[in-house]
Amino acid sequence: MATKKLGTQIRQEQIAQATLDLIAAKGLANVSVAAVARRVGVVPSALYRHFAGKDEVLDAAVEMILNRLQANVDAVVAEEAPPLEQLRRLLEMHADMVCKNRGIPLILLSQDFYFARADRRQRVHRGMRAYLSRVANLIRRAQQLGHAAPAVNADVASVMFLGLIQTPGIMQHMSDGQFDVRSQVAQAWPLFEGALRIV
Amino acid sequence: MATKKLGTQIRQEQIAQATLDLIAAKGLANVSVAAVARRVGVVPSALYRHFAGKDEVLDAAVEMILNRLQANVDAVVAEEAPPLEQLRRLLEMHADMVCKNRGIPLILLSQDFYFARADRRQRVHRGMRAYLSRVANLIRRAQQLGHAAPAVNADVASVMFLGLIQTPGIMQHMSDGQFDVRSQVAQAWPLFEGALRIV
DNA sequence: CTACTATGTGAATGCCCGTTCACATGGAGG
DNA sequence: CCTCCATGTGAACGGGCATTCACATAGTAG
Repeated sequence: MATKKLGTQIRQEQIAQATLDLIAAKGLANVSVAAVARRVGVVPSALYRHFAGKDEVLDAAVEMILNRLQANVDAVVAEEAPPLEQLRRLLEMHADMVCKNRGIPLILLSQDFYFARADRRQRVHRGMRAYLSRVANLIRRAQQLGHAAPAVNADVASVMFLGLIQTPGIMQHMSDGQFDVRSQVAQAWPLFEGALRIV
Repeated sequence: MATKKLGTQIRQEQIAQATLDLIAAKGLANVSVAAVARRVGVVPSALYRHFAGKDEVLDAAVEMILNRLQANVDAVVAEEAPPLEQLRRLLEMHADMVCKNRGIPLILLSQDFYFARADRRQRVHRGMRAYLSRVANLIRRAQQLGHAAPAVNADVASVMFLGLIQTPGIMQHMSDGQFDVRSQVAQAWPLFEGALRIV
């Protein structure tokens, strides 16, 4: 009725953000086109002026998350610090992200999301592999500097590193916010650092 | 038509297992009552002879998983071995479970599953906490025997331990089975053991 | 053999959802 | 002020889903 008319680009961003918010609040499976439209302040059919369908809306939301993750990793790597310190910062930043926007682990781990279309899974998989690869490189640099044992397999350690934040993120959701992600991560880091020093 | 009649208890087990299989194959959101019934070899409405509704079917599938996890811990604890060796065995068994039935991480991590009903989330949360608690106890015993550093927080380490298997499970699914869970876990264990020895 | 109960069947129901379409309207450019 | 196109609207459709129900049948106890 009294709805303002806005350009497609603005609407697309609004819709993607509304989708993210709804996923965080209700879970991916409980997000309907109607709910997204309502949150944007528009009628359901209006969404189809800006997206071909629901799939494209979800893709846009995922892309938004991946971009933010990428930006965060870039920021950490740009800092001037020893590699292990950069890793610690990375862990810290991810813990903050998980605490602030719970929708992020929700959609990235929501496996149902990937069954519908394989290319979507591959897209996220490539994103994770890129992330793991950069972590592994940081570990290798630490090894070159003598901060980590050469015997450690950097790729294996990088997956382990990811587990440092992923599992607490899951615990947080399961406990309905009771689990203290930041505390867990802060205490787990020295253990991980110790693991890298084994001979 | 030519369907044999079986007792409710047998059917309930069949239905729960079929649900697990389907979740592994198609994802939780894509599992319908009709699909479960078809896999059991029965007509959809027949399910309602043995379960009140779809929710109860899903609950039964989750219960089956939680029971298996507990059984794993029971089996490992029953063995005569040092606590750290028991932990290693537990990790190995868990990895086997994840490899054999990919539906396990899928349903446990499928967050949408929990949004519908809070009691369901609490049930799984209690199950995970029980699991983590027993892991932490094994770590404490290792500390008493001098196999692990007393400074290590056993609860923090137990979450870390869970991450050793959880993240590889996710990677396995994302990579469509490419990721080698057993290899990752086998190589990550010595690192984790090293982490427990830090001072 | 009979009768009863638990189990299985197929059709029907109602709901929610994604999507489409004919129509309305706002707002920018002439 | 007028025109036109992008954007917004409301109603409708079609499909899939969980669930129900009247009826059929297998196994079993007496």
